[in-house]
Amino acid sequence: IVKEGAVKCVKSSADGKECTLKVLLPGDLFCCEAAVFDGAPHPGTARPMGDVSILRLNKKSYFEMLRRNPEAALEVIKYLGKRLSEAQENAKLLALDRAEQRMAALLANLASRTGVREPDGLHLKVRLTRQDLANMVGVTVETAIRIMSRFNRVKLVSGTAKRIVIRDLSKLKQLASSPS
Amino acid sequence: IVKEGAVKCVKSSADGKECTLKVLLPGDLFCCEAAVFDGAPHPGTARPMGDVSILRLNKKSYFEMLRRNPEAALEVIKYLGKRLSEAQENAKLLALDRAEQRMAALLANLASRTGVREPDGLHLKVRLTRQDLANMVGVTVETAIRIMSRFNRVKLVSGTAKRIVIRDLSKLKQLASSPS
DNA sequence: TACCTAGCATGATCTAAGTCATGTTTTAGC
DNA sequence: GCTAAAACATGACTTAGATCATGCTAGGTA
Repeated sequence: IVKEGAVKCVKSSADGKECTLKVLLPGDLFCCEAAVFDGAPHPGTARPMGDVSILRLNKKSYFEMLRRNPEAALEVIKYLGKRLSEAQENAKLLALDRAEQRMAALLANLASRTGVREPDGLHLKVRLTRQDLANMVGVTVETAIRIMSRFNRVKLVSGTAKRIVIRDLSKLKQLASSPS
Repeated sequence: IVKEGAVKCVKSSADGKECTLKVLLPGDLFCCEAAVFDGAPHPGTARPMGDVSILRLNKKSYFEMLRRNPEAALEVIKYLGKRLSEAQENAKLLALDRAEQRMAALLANLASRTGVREPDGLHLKVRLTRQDLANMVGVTVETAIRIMSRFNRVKLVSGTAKRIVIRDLSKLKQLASSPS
């Protein structure tokens, strides 16, 4: 379980490229699915983003706890269900939408999860380089940069890495779901 | 729960295009995640492929059963974990691999799940048109057709829709994971 | 302060896959 | 067996995004 900070779940392909599946924030269950792989290596990597503190629980006591505590098990089931449907939504975006829409959707999502309201817009409380964004929407750095430049030009978003500011969330959401 | 036949989970975007997230086979839990959405409409559609029979369980008794039966809850957790990691693998493929590799991976996967050994190769026991394949790998029908034509030419796969035959599974798997 | 590296930016090609168009082959219903 | 509709096939052209190349800018540190 993530306690403080943020962790990203990363997968990489044979030729070195990698993609980020999800950014886990405080409260998120960490690879709860890992427990499934009996001994087998986990098919992905978790990478801390800055300083992080986590709560650990070994597999045995995790299962033990779930067995003993049906309510907790139910919570985990609900959580996993939500995660699954997020993952599927993500796959749908990758399959059907174009880069710009995916980026808009990502930013909107991040804004709602980690955004802090400030005079000039929602500030994302995670450090995200263009490379990170690129990995999350499945494009190259260059395209991520280009898209962000466009968004910046039309005053949707501003700032880089450490200080990304969402300036027009509603327009961003609209862009994300427009047939274009 | 799917009892007989096959069901596909489909999502569609604003502009009418759709993608197939997963084909559920006998034994698969049907939208177990649906239960999470308290009243909200399920964000996808399940479409039967041919004749299907399913076992139903309403939400209340489903939860009741899980509460009463921690072992079952654990099984569901494991199942969901597996589904989640499949979905993530799928997203990775969409983000990083090209159409041909994704198609190879899909065919290999289908072969291992529904393939029946016969003299000329593994026969898929599901009817899958090129359009269906296209929806699963996130490409247009035309590209799916072109890829399948190539695969057919090099004797990896043959047949259409009703009778798709995997003729060289190992080469297919290799193709799926080659940096190319 | 000056340097140095990581991150950002932008232009010029190139290419995988999409789009459009048209024709052939299967499949299913009568 | 005949016909209509669905599925398959293939070519010509377009395009989103990748790739390559080069330069700028900001933040850390010596």
